[in-house]
Amino acid sequence: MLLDKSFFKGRTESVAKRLLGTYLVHRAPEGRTVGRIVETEAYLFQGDPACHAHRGMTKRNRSMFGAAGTSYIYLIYGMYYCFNVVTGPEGVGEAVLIRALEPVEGLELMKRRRGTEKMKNLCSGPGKLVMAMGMDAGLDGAALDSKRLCLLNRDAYEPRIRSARRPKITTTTRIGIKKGAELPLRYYLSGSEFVSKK
DNA sequence: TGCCTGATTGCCT
DNA sequence: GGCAATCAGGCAA
Repeated sequence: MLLDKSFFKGRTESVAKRLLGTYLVHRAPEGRTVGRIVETEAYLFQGDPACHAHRGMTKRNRSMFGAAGTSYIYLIYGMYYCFNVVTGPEGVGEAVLIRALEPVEGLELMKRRRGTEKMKNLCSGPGKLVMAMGMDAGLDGAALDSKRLCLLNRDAYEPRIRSARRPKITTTTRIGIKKGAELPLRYYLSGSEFVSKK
């Protein structure tokens, strides 16, 4: 089942936790890849100096101010891309960074794109997962409910009985930032082998 | 205009 | 553990 627009409403911290266990699907000419989201970070408009929207809208972060449920993809360190799910009302720059996926479908394609055979090294980081999924800057601002790129709820791959259960979530501080580093806005599925860092 | 930094990764010692 | 790759944005001059 495609995630409903209402899924992305509410506090960004809540959406970040709610996204854990859902499935990201990307269809490229070479094939389809699917990953289960196991790690996220929230970036807030107010009181969060690490947030790209903190100093207002620029050409780069423009899509962060778009409608909830669209993508924000940007270039980091001149060579990697990070994928975010936009949250909050339109005009308010908040988003959830997707930091790690558990590979589910298209594993051979992911291995080829990443140049490794190691399952745990395919999507265990924000730059890695974008590479493994074959995503790029062309998807910046795209709605997350298209044939090309979408999010599915847990029923898509897990028995209803399992998905009814709330997953156990660990909360920590965010990774790789200096400003706002003390805020507890990183979330991951407790015990997952596929997170970027424990 | 020029310099510094960064929501990263992988290679090197 | 250190650090280079590589570029857009922020900020000082």
